[in-house]
This record gives sequence, C-alpha cells and structure tokens, in this order.
Amino acid sequence: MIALADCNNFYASCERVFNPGLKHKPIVVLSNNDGCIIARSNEAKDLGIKMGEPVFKVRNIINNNNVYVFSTNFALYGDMSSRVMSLLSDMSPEIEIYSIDEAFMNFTGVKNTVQLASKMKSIITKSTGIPISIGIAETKTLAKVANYFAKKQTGNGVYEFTDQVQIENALKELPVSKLWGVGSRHLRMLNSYGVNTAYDFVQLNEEWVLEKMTIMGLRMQRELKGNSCFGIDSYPSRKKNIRTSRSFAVKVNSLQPIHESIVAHAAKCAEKLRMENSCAQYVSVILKTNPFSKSQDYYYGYKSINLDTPTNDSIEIVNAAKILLGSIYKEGLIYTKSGVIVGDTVPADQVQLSLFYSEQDREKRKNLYRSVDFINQSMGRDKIQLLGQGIARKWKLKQENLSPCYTTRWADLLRVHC
DNA sequence: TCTGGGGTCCTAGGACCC
DNA sequence: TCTGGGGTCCTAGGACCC
Repeated sequence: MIALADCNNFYASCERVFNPGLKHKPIVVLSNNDGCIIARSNEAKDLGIKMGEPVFKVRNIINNNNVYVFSTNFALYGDMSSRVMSLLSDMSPEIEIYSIDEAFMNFTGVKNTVQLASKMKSIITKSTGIPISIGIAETKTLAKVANYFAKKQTGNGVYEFTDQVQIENALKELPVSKLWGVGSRHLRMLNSYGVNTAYDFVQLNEEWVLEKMTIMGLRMQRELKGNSCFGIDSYPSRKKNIRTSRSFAVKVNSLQPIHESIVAHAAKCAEKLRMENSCAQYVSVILKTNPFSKSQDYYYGYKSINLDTPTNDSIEIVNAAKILLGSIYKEGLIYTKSGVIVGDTVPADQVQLSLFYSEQDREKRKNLYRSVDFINQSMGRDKIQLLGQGIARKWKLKQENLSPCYTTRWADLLRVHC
C-alpha cells in the first residue's frame, strides 16, 4: 500500500501557524512580485478566488471580504516543510518527498494503515500546527485520489481504498480534471469526447489513450486500475536543470538592468550547482516581454550554449550568460522577465576536463567559492557578490505584504508576552 | 495599470552517419 | 530522367506537476 500525505493549503497554513488570529479567516498567498494567487485558505476558496488568478482581477473580492494577503515567504515555508517531512520520515520506513508539501510513503507490510496514518496526522498537527490529509491505496495515482477524498471529509483527514466497488464509486464521483496528470489541454480534449469523470477515463481503450495522451496517460490509466507504474523513489536524484528567473518589479527597456539581472541569476545558478555538488554542461538565457500586452508583440528570447567543460564556476557561467544575452537582446522592447538555466548536470567530482583547462586555476577558484558561499550562507545572502549584479538593483522583486521569517531569522522570532 | 517560479518527461522532426 | 534504408543523437516545443 502507498500513502500520500499532503499538507492542507500549505502556504496559507504556514502563515496561520504564527498568527492564530487568522484562524477561520480568508487568507491568500501571492506569487513572487505579488502577481498571482498561489495559495488560499478554505475560506478564501469559498469566496471564489481561484488558483493562479492575477491579484488585480480579484481585488474587489479581497477588499470586500477582508481577505488577508501575504507575499510569498519561501524561507518560512521551506523551513516548515522540512519539519513536517522529518517527522514523517521518522514514522515511515520508506518515504519520497514529492514536493514542498507532499510525500509518498510505502505502507507495504503495515498492519493497521489507517491507525498509523491517523497517528502521523495528529503528531504533525501537534508538533508543527500544519493540518495534513493522508490518502492510502494500491498505487500512487489512486493514493492521490484517496487524498482528494480525505480532504473532502470533514474532521477526519485519512481515507483508504480497500475494495474495488469503493474505488469505482469514487472514480464515478471524481471529475476527470482532478486526476493527477490531466492538465488543461488534456481536459479539453477528454471533455470533447464526452469523458467527464475519472471513471469515464478508466473505461477508455488503452491504444486510444496511448495515442492521445502518450505513455504518461496510459500509465495513469493503468495506475487507476490498480496496476502500479510508479514506484517510491526515496533517494532524491540530482537535478537535471537548475533555473533562476524573476519578473522585473518595474518595466525595463534598457540593457543595463537586464544585464545586471542576468549576471545575478547566473551567479545564483552557479551557487545552486555548488550546493548540489554538480556541474552543468550548458547555459541558457531567457528574456521575455509581457505575453498579455496588447501594445507590443510577445517576444520570447531563448538561447543556449554548450560549455567545453562542465562547470559550477560563477565567473564562467556568468560569462556564458552575458554572451547569450547579447544575442537575444533586441532594442526598443519593454521586457518583463529574465532568467538563466543551467543543465545536463554531472557530479562535480566526475568532470571530464577539456584539453586546455588548467587544473591549477580550477583549484584556486574552488577555494574562492568555498569561502564566498560560506560567508553568504552564514552572514546573509549576497554579502559578497559579483560587481556586475548591480548595486541599486531596481529590477528586484516587489513584496509588499511579507510576513516575518519566524523560524529562520533571529530578529523575526515570535515574542511571547507573559 | 497590475498575470510566478522551478521542475520533469515525452515526442516529432531535423541533422547526420553508414 | 533516375535518388534507399536504417539508425542515433539533439533540440524545440508541448504537457504536466506543485
């Protein structure tokens, strides 16, 4: 059996833990740059605020209903997540941390699955204040479905599929849009063939599913029939790509701030690579205009370059990114977002040096970055940075409603008055 | 006026090779 | 005028997830 633990309204719940006055109040959390809604409490969902919706479109609902609005605070959510995950790991022999708020656990051989899940749930709530739901079933996809019903039940929060009739009834009740692996495109396609529930989907001919939805669709269908296609992957594999990108806080129509942002993103990518102990074999740069703009055609500039030798050296990655930027930047456009991607990573200790590479230089740089990373991690990010990242950084984020970093910054610790 | 960021996997088609 | 068959690798783009 597989169990899926999923935190309820995770970001909104994190904000609530340290601010109990928000209990039963509608809360939303915004994306970077305060652009879109990326998390909602149940109360906010009930007001009709949708996932991913731009804030300006729901400004009226927010104002009229006293909805509490938070800028995204990843330092807080990341730290709360690791607390939840470490508690789950203690109680489960095999666990795959699937996302910031979800984990699959192998319940094979567990005698009383529901009892164990309920215990997990109460321990997490007691120790972290984060509410979770747990779904249990034969396969990952069915565990996702079970989790959906665990969340729907009031008060309980644990749901297990034990027999076929129960599964069939659940799938008949589940809109096909809620399935793990059905996005907006597939949904439209399936609806147009009269497939509306998960049960309708399971009835479809396998060849048809393969043709219309590739092997991914077929695996999903088989999982819903109880045939496991996805195992529990408990060892986090090295990331294949690493990306750093941001929207600009203000509109940008000159090269200078874009250049600064690209240097900063490239340096950040290099730092992330060093944290993972990886080296990348290619660098890509993205530069785009507003896709929703009516006054200007959408421009999406994207270019990659292969490196002679895989690297995690900030200066090398920055230099590659600068060259790429030069080749995609066009005068006269108003840009809204830039980014750098590094990819095809290899373990840092297995890098094949190119013929012309000096081992000595590489060692020197390695020592330099070890010191830079140490200082930035212990004394605050960007204490030491490349000059090209800019001092004023006008392109930086907009975060107007940021909550304190309750758990990761001394100055923000919660004060208890006796 | 105002629309996130960071990932994964799969496929079709082009380039290239023998 | 007539122009094969079979393979690999790479990449852009699509679709999905949280």
